[in-house]
Amino acid sequence: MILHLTDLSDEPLQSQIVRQVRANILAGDLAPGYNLPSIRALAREQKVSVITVQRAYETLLRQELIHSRRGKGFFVSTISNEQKRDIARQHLFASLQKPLLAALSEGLSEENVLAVVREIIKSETRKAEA
Amino acid sequence: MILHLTDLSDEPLQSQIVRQVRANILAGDLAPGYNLPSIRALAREQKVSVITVQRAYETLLRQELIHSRRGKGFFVSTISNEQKRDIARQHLFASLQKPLLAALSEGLSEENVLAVVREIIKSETRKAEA
DNA sequence: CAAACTGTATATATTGCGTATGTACAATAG
DNA sequence: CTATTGTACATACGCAATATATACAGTTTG
Repeated sequence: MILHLTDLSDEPLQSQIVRQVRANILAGDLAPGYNLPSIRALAREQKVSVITVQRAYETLLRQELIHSRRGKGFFVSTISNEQKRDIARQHLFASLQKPLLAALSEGLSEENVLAVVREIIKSETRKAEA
Repeated sequence: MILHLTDLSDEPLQSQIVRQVRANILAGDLAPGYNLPSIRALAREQKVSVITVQRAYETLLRQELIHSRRGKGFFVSTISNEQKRDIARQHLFASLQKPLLAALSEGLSEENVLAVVREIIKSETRKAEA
């Protein structure tokens, strides 16, 4: 598992860990049962505090994306591809609700909004191809 | 101008003021030149601190949606409908970039994403009709 | 002019979050 | 037993968001 952490970003380290591990799990890059690095090993490797990693793993635990066994480590939970897609959809739904409501109340039409969404997706998929 | 402020929300008071005034201006409900309530009057009316209102107005000033004249008050800036739509589009673009990138990296397809967007818009326009 | 309103500037206090440190305890692997 | 794992707690520091109070500067109104 490869993580890219930076404190140049305004995004907290914990949040970066959660976001990247989460994406790896939901996209299927980390199979169910995969043994995640221990909080101490990851902290050492990424040069962050043990607590920072622990808080990140706690968040993933609450979301039931991983589970832990005392003395053994953290492991990716067993989730079907359908469940993964539903989780990602619900996550997206929650994160888009306020911005979309704001855009509508600022006078944008449904077509305006969809155009912006398509524009962002196009630019992102171009990046991914490169 | 009608504002609905609540401290039950997790959204800061300043932010609520900015968001609502901003929406009123961009949607055309507040015409250019409109004389906004003074910071003291609005603070009294909404039972919030004068500074809270001042900070909110400062944000709107920085975004050039309003301007001020010492001793006279705050006024809605002169902006064309085209400019308003562009501002709203740019605002939406900025607020959607991270969530959409996250969704794609979590394995959702463009169609998955557009479906979620349409779903939210439909539920919101239904509310607005009621 | 004088009073009552405007916006502006500054200093200060409080709160909460992110982050970090240290210590101790519990379970597993070798 | 020893080393490693996860877990729990108390503590502390920095920083940004938030809020309060006070004083200063320009405009309107009577």
